[in-house]
Amino acid sequence: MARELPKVYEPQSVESRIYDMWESNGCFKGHRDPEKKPFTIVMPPPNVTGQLHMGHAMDAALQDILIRFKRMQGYAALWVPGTDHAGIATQIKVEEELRNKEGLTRYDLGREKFLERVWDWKNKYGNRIVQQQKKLGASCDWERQRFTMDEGCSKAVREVFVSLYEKDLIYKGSRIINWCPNCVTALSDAEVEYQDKPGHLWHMRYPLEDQPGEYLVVATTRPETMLGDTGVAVNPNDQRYQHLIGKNCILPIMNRPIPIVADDYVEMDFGTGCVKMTPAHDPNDFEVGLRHNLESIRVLDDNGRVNNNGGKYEGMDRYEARKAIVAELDSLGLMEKIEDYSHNVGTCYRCHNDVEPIISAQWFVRMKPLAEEAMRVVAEGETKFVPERFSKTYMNWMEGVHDWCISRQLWWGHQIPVWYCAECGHMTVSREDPDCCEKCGSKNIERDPDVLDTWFSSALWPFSTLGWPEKTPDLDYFYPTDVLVTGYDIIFFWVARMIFSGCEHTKKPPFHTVLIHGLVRDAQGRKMSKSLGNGIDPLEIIDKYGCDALRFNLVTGNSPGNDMRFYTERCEAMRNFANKIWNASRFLMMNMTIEECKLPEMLELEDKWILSKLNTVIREVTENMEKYELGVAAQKVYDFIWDSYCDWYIELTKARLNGEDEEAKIRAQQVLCYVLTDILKLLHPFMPFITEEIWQALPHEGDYLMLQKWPEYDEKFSFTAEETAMEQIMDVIKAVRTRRSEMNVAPGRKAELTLVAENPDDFAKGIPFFTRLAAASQVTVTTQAPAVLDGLVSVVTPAAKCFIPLAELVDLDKERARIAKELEKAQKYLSGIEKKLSNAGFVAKAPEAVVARERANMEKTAALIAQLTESLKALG
RNA sequence: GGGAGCAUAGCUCAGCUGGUUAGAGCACCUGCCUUACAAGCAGGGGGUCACAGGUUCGAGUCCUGUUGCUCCCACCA
Repeated sequence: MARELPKVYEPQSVESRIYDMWESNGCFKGHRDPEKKPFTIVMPPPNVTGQLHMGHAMDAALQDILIRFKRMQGYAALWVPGTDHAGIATQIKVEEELRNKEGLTRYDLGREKFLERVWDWKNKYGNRIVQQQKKLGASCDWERQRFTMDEGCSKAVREVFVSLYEKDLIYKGSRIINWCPNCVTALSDAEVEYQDKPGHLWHMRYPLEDQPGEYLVVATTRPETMLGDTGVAVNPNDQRYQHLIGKNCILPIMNRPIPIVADDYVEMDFGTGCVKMTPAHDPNDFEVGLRHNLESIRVLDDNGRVNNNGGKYEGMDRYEARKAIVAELDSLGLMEKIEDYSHNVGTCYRCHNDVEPIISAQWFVRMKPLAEEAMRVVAEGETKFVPERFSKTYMNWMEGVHDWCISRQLWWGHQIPVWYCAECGHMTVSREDPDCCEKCGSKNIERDPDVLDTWFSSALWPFSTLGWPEKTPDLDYFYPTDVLVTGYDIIFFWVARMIFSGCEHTKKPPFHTVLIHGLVRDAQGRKMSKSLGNGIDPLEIIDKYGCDALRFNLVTGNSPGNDMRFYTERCEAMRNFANKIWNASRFLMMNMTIEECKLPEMLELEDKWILSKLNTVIREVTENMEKYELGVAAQKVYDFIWDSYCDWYIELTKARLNGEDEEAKIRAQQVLCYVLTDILKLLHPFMPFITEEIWQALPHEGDYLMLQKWPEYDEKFSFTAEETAMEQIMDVIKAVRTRRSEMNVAPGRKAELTLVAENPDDFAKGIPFFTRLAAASQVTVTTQAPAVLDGLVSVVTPAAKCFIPLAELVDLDKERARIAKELEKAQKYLSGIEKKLSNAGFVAKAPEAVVARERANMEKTAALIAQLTESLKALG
């Protein structure tokens, strides 16, 4: 006997209880099972700084849907959760707190003490995000929770660094890198965000050395870097400057001679055709400088201030220096003109300050050799992107990728495992902390103070979390993982790096599928952000509408890879859907006298109809899920539940449930219960909580819905003929309802229904339904139209014509117009079909089924037209 | 400069490999508290699927071009 559900659906009271039940009974655990195939997902680790946002919610929802689906399909499902130390982001937060609360900087505390603070922070907030993930219903194996700086991950990082170094795929070098003067660290190319900003193009005069009074004019967007100029470049083919090539000009303010060189890099028709060269502060100038042996003079320090190479400007901030230098040049009569000019400025992706290209000694990963294999696995389909178009994004990036700058001048992160010898200068690169220089044996060694880019450890996540570099049974069984789910915004940061890292270190791509989703935007289509204050907190939505509604909202109504707008109203709609299922279940439970949900031997027409529809939905939904079309799958489940099951099937069973026949009553319950059980299974990945709660209240075998077997298509439930027959009956019900509604018949006013059809047997089974759903007081099914039509209103469907004695409610003119309109529509449709069928090409080339369907439609429509014509005639 | 995406009902969006008279949610109109559900039921209005060509028996769906928006990548000072 079923337990009763509370009258009102309260997601809050259901959700935490259900989650605890699952967790305390080990439902989330990923076991190695030799009988099963593994299915593994590794979660994109959220930052420990983090507060859960909508993006996480979507990510988690998609992953959880997949993992629950696969678990039910009988895979050994494992979802490994964890958090990322998020180097810069976390360090900034902790420094901020330190400054605000204690007025201290990290230097005041010192490295060791500061790191203790960061660990405190991590312990405090790392757990918060886990709790929030749980509120989303994430069925991760929490016992396997990992952190990118835990022992295992650290070991993996060491191993990777050292082995790459040994293979000459990691090197240290002085290069132009992106430097954030605010975060005081180097950044990788991927960490620079370019923004179009309004600026100026300053045209500055550089006097020629040998020709007093003569000068050339250079155009620049960054006048302050002129302090470090070591040359001026012109295009070798530029006739205007031929005579100057090889000569010198005098750098104003600094008053030093700098050479005029010819280089193809310079475009003749931009600016003046003369470009000042600052090799230490511009990547292009750096390249030109290499070609022409120009000196590199760094004029900005790590904080973005002019250094001691900047003469009297030493100590001045870069933007103040800009103003001052422009003013000085102007006063010297050397500022030719200033134009407005909008250009792309690189900014730090964390703090959004302008990035400064500077020459600096940093560690790099040599990308070309690694990129090759990473491109091959995608090109050959060993790793697929869904949607497919993102593989192009990935390939384009990989093709043009530069070496990856991995060292960061931070304290929070994996410290680089390199020790410098003070005696001989040798670098000891080691898996274990050495106590002396491996070359000269000196104890006077000092470790590289820098740490690695956060993404260096994130890149190893799929295998470091499974035990690599050890050869663990887990690694053996669960690796390579299956699907990676993430937003398109971190394809370069993370996905690309995981792929080449997996290929290089495990010789296998880390997953076969990358499921890419878009961003969750606000209702106006803007990115949700803290600074705009337009973020919507998923936890608030959960509080109000429930996690099930939130999840359903996030996966329906958009297609993979596309951004979606978040509408609270849609959550409400989804909550209403949950409520609908709740009440449908409650209805069944109120009527339930049976102990188990087994199908009866004898099935009524409507039973076969719903079972056949269910069967189709099972097939389609499974197919959609397997193709990662989760939104489409969810929509189909939604439609089936609301339309087929609730609006039709439940209403159809009421005739039996309220009738006298006890056995019929039981059979109705059985089918209701059977179908509901399958519905709950189909819906479970999307709405895990409410489905589990209802399932627990129904008669069931096994302990948890989440561990039940996913329904499968079964040919024996394909009742095509019954589906058609039932739908003919439903057509009559709909037609009568529409007619009555149009005539404003009071709902309480029942009326006799005479139904005329060629095959009355087809409709005999519909009699109880006409009574109940089409407001018929009495039903006659016959082959003969009534002899006297006076006082009768006709209602027409392709298979039947009905008469209702409500003529006094009819406005004859309106009635004629209505029928005429309907007739016109039908005739238009019919002529369309006729045209198709008279087309020899169509009949010859279209699939048989399509032609057959058109033929059937033609007959149906012709019948309808006959009926309508007759009705029109009867009206005179 | 290169690459990608989007344009379908008043709004936000589905529509998978081309095949019923193009759908959903919200909004709107009408009538209903019908003992599962007013967080609901029944009925209804509303779209020449951006534009122009093409392929095809057949195009919202494929191809080409045009227009208008997005986004990503890229070293033009």
